[in-house]
Amino acid sequence: MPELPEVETTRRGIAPHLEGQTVRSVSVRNGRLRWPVPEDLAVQLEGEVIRSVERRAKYLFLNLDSGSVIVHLGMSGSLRIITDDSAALTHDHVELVLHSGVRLRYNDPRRFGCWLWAPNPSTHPLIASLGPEPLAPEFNGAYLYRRSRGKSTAVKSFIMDGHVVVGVGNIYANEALFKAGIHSRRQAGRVSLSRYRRLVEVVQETLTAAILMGGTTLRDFVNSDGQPGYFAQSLLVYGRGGQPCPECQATLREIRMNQRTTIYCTRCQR
DNA sequence: CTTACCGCCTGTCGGC
DNA sequence: TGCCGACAGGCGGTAA
Repeated sequence: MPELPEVETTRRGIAPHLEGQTVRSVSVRNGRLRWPVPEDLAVQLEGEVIRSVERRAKYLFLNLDSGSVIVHLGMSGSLRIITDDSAALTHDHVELVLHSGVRLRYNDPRRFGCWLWAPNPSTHPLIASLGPEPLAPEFNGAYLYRRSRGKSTAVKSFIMDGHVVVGVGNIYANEALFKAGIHSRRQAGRVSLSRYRRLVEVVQETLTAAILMGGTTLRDFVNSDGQPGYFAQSLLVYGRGGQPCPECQATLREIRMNQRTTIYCTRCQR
């Protein structure tokens, strides 16, 4: 389940192999992703130079002169750099071949991801209305406080809403709310400014630490036959329902909220 | 407008 | 051992 740190680590891993390179060919082995891969993707890309690889939220942009490829890894997607003649694996759905001989392979068993083409990605409907980046200065306590006034939805759903802030998936939402001592079911509009300040702090700490950890596994992006970008992370509460709280030893509760597994400590989180 | 739920997918796991 | 249903989840789409 690539969260934002995994996507950023992927970007850092693949960018040096792609930037400045000309696309020789594109092959789509299975175009039935979340949305169909555009029929003319190969036509758009062939002969063009990849100028840069950017990330916005959990989307990656391969920027060319005439537009950008928008890639999302969905639930189970991964990108890897191929420098030898190794054969494609099951679920290797899309492949870019560069003039340098290097290949970029996209593998996605569940096909929740996407490969789209946009002349200008920042105005694409998927991108245009996204909230701020979680590590950007405009994501701060005052911002969350202002955006949440009058909201009756649970604070956990609120911070997982990509129109509020991007990159906070289910795992990090659980972890951050635990660290901030905020009950996941509390109404977003009933969280104080100071507690939102604390929440932003722990979200940023957690994401930054995860990105730093990812940096040590960049070599895995070349000729890896495993799943690159998935890091052992020390999770305090996620996946630990029924176990003792790491802070107070009370039993961690596990519930479903908006179809998502939610874990919290009834004593530490209010 | 806001909020909650659906469904796209396949690999994994528990129960029988 | 093998089958089968439940579950996992990002996130756009849609219903209420």
